[in-house]
Amino acid sequence: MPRGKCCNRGNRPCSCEMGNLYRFTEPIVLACLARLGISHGYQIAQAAESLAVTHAGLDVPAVYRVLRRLENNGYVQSTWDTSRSGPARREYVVTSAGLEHLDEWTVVLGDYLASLNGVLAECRQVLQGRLCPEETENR
Amino acid sequence: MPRGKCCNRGNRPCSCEMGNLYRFTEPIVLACLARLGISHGYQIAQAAESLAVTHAGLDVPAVYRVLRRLENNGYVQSTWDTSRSGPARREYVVTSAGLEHLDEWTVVLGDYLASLNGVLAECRQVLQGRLCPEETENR
DNA sequence: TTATATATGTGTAACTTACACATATGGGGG
DNA sequence: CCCCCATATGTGTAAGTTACACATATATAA
Repeated sequence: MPRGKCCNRGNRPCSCEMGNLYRFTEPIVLACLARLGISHGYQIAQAAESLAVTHAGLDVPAVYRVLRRLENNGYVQSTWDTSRSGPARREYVVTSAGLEHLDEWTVVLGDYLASLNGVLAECRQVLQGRLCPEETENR
Repeated sequence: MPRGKCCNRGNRPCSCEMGNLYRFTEPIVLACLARLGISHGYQIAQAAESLAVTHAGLDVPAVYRVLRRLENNGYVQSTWDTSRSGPARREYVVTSAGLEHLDEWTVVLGDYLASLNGVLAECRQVLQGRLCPEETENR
């Protein structure tokens, strides 16, 4: 997905136009933060566990890096919270630009899912014609 | 997804156990070849266009590399076809091990899709609660 | 004192991706 | 004969991603 125009979808958001995207960490973090309202990296990483893909948990360092990048792009804002006991927290909130960015992500994810769904359907269809007959023969 | 055990799903196939996978080129190529019966790289690349993900066509060089790797793993077999006019073709067929591999891929893809679907649903739900009220206000 | 949970990061080897480029066969047009 | 194009098979690689190792600091409990 990196580097450049792999396709031209006009002016609609596309997975190849979303810039440096650490795969799906970005939308997951954005969604979690939007859901939580105000939160910090450690808490987001924990909340995101349930949304992480491929059975692997979210990479915690990746969460911090994504938060930094989101802030550089104006999608979130942060302030230090030193009022509580324990180590200081960097608390984040989503900006309206961040919500728009998340909205673009839903388009990208929707298209991506539709394509992958097609691939999976084709794989299953092929297997049904080629694997099942032999299976029913041998068993 | 590379390098090692990011999770433990017991003995079920998992996206982090599928070895060096050039993302989804492998299942796409395998499925196309299984569908076509006997085919060569160039033809597979063309047939796979309709199944490729993220609106980008399949990378043709990647198809050849994947076919080589599939053959090294015993998932396909090849012979040269010099009988026709034009450049020689390397013709491939899927082995029974290849069909089993494709079957494992459907499990991986199914899980992957389910997880991503959850992410997308969460994104949409969050946006519905946070984006729509403002939108209906302003418009 | 040591261990653990919380909290925020840096560094990087291994791997993936998109694309540039190389090579060769044969057919058609000039 | 030469050039261009479609077919056909590859190699090389810069830029980007991923998983994990490691560093640091605060507070609480054993």
